Amino acid sequence: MTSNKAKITDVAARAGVSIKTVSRVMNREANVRPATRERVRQAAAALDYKPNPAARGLAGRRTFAIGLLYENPHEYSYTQRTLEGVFASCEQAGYALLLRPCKDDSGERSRAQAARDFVDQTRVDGVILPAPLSDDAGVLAALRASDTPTARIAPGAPDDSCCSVRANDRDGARALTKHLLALGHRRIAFVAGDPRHDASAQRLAGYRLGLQEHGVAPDDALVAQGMFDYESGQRAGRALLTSPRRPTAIFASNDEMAAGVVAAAHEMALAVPATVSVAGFDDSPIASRTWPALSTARQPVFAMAAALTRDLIAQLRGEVEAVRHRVFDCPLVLRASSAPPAPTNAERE
Amino acid sequence: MTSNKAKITDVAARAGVSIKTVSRVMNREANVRPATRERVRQAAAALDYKPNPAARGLAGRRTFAIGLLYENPHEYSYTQRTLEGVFASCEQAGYALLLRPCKDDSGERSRAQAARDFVDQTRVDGVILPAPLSDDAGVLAALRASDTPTARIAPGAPDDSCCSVRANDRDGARALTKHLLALGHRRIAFVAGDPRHDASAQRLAGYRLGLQEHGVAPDDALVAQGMFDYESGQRAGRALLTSPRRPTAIFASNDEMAAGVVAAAHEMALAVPATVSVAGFDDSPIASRTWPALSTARQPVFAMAAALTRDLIAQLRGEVEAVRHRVFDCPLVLRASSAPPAPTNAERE
DNA sequence: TAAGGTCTTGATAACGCTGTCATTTGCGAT
DNA sequence: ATCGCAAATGACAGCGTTATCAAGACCTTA
Repeated sequence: MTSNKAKITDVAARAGVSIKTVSRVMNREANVRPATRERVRQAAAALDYKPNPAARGLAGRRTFAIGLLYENPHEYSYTQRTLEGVFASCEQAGYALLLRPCKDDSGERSRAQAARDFVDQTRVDGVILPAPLSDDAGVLAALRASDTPTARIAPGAPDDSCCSVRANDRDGARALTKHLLALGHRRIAFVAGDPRHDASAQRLAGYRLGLQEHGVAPDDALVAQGMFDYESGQRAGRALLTSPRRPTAIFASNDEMAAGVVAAAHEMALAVPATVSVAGFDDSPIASRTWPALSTARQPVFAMAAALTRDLIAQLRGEVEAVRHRVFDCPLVLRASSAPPAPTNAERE
Repeated sequence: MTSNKAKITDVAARAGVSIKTVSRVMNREANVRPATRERVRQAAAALDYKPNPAARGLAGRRTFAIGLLYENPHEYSYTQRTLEGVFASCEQAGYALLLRPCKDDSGERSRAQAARDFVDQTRVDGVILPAPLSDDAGVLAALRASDTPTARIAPGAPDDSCCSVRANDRDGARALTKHLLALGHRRIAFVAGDPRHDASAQRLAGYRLGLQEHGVAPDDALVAQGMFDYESGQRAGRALLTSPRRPTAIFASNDEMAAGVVAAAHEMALAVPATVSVAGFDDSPIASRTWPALSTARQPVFAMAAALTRDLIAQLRGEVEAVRHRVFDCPLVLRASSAPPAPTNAERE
């Protein structure tokens, strides 16, 4: 096993060129004769040369690292899948991935401080901001102040300072609502999510739009407020299911809350979907682990994160003209938790 | 907002000392007069000075970063909680956290290559290896070859080359088994986990020990093989629940599989816990999201990861005499999925 | 008071790479 | 052949720290 300590001078010597030429080859710069390039490549391979990132960073004033700053999520898989998407693009581009979890119980001031500390200490070349950090004014200001290119996941108000990506939450929610309507449901309740997430508003809008397009009058008594977590879903489920005019279907705006609704139904011995249909959103792992499994809309988290990271890196490399804002569709995934409503007494007679 | 570009020379000038003294203060070295130290501190604070990690790394031959190399897990929350524990200790010690997910479908050869690439490219000062990577011979060899201090989570055979941490899986499983025995169960099935994880063997051993200490004869027909994931748990559950002499309790060796067992019971319209009790292990989020919620043993993942990382950093700093091997207990968390068995026909008569 | 430490401090050379800019080379046109 | 221009290459100065080692400050002790 060769002691992997080869440095650029070794490669240069072996290839019979200057270190600058080796640098050019390693950085894929233009204006190197193909024959030279190949010779350098082989020398580097033979010596198992890997550029020292600290030296590169110091000389080139960048780190080839991008940072992911995130808040404690209500659902672990979301962060994890985001992280995998980000990593996939980082790996492909030769960037390292630095992590910075950030307590959600801290105030906006402290989140901004965390962002500032993170970029100051690590000097990452760019930062990825999942929701709800992607709409955190303090964090955005801190990153702008430190001149760190930023990319936002699911921001409420995309602007041309950062590229962004988001799911088409509104259309996904509309489609899911229409699915329930098509099954015959009319009293469809909705559990809204954490208002700090723009997706919450979008999904609610989609639900309302779906009802409206089907000519069903909205009923505010059927809209409960949740926080995207299981417990809030369970509470909302209990409330909705004990209300005088019980809904025949409950659309919770993410799967965690939908799982809570399912639990609430179980508590009250109401059969899902026979007595009440339930739907979620995201297609996170829990959607296929509840009993019955949840009908939901799939949010392509990995693909979104990977695309956004590609865009950010392209921007870092100066390969882009303008920032991109991508939107991803959320296809329905229909499982066992939704079915036609039970016939009403009137219908049975 | 000061342009945060202060460098060590600026601080030195402001404090009226040499850059070397500033360096000493920033690195908490000894032999600096308190008054000088304080003067430097204030100058640094006034200028909002943050050392450039690239320069530190280049000059000092270390990165102040530790890496977390992990395989795609069967359960997202485990990785996430590990990561939070690792980060907590990193933050406290001023280390950065670098991530490297590693496809589990790749062979051992490619995992070793991934480990090698990771340390070569990032030059992290140390690496944390969760199971099952902590027992991957190729990965361990690659890290040893590159002379990177390593810390292992739940290794099968801890040795004195790496510090390690693990849960007391055997005792946790034994306690859970005894809980089921105490409820009156005698036909208790077990769903084993991924054999690549040492924890699988430990938990199985704990189950057997619990039975033995209670004078219950082991029955291999009651032990099913799973892989720690939901689907394998569901399959094992179906098999066990359709067997001629159905168990009255099923102890799945992690919560994911236990959730699968619960789903299998639901499929077959067997009530949990009335007809069959179910228990899991880990106390991961899914344990409180199944219906009914799972009795389980809590694995203190965050604390384990945080402690291990502290140990690793202490080792990097040369503050330790010998590597530490910590063991954490797994206290029982009893929920609704376990209850006394239904009286048998014989008993009823 | 001087000798002999020990504790503090600083001057300067790395660390391994990239940026700048000058120089050399290659090659088609004359 | 020669010129001219673009492409290819190299020399060298940093980048902002830490390490080394020497020098200065200060304190004990005889």
